[in-house]
Amino acid sequence: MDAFFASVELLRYPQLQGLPLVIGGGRRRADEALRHVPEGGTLADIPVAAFPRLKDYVGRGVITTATYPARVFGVGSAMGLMKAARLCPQAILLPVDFDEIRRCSRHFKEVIREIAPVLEDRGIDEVYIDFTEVPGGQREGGRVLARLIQKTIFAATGLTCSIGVAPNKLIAKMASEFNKPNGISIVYASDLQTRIWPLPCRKVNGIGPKAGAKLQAHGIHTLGELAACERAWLIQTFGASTGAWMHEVAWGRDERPVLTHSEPVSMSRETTFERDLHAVHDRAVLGAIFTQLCAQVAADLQRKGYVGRTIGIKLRYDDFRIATRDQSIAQYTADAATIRRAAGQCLKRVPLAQPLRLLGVRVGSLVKADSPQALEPARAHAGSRTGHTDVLSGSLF
DNA sequence: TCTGGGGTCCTAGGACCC
DNA sequence: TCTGGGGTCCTAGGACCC
Repeated sequence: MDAFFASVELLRYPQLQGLPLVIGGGRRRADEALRHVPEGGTLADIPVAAFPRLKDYVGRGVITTATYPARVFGVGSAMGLMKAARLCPQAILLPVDFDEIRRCSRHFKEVIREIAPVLEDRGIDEVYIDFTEVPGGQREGGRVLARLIQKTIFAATGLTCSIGVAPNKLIAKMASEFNKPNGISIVYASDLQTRIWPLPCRKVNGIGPKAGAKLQAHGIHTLGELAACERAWLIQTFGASTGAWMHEVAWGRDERPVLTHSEPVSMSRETTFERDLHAVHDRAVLGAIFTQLCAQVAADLQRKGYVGRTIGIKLRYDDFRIATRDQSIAQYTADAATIRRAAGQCLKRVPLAQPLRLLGVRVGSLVKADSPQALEPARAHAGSRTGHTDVLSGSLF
């Protein structure tokens, strides 16, 4: 989906079309002005001047989506809002409306499934579709079906998307970015050398900042240069698994099927505090947040019908270092108090002398709540705990 | 006054079991 | 006066993605 979060807001506020618009932010949402709907009017009648501006934002949020008129100023996804405010203070800032986003996400996926049922969910705004068995799916290399999907989604939701059609998921993902927004791109296996090899290695889904930098350091910038590397050298340099995989993707090879179903592995809740908190000085407020996170995860599990038995915590310190601890318990659970107790044990095993920026709670090893395993006691690991125990932590939580 | 939240997968060492 | 080998589970950290 094209600039999904921003596009969803533009449906409600068409008066913002063409203006720099940024979606993002944390708890402190400067959206009070949006109550200024004129007498007898709608959301579309709110004057542009009433909308909150980036320069008025106070907090630690990041940008989720920026529209093109905002990107011109150099602001983009994942940028801190404070930095973005210096680049484009007059940009309009709207918070993420998760309920509305989820509704639109379900809607566009349903529209696609009615046309092409073999669909893999890749998050809120992205899917893989297998055209192979869809009637007409091969016409013009898939362009006819892609156009039909685009038009049907737009008619149903008013939203645009970009589609890449290719022999496999690896190439299709790259192709989908060739012609944004509202574009279609068809890439054949025979186009590998002309259309894929000139691309930077970072365009591959799975080659991130670290692998990209390491490739660069070896003078490998494009996929063509990667394809020219000896498989044995790649394995020697990046390890057996990653090295072999890099060789495959550089040659455009990918056999992964489109998966229509998957089970969740873990569920978590985490929060970044408005200011850094200290385990001793801010003990009460930290404890309340901790309890609330456990309650939220428990509610998520119960709502979705899952139980888990690996309970974990995550801390982010003021210097951005991350620490995690987890513990597997004997009984599967979705109970807030049980989660809280196990997570509290985890907290006693992690250093707490340094100010904290973030706290998270996670439940893993999930099974369906109504499955036979959910009732059976599993083996809880009772091995020796040689981990670090901070002198401060014992009585805190 | 930089840097969210919710995920998946991989690696690697140690415990433990047969 | 020597100490195997294979398999699974548990835990911590890290890379990466949307």
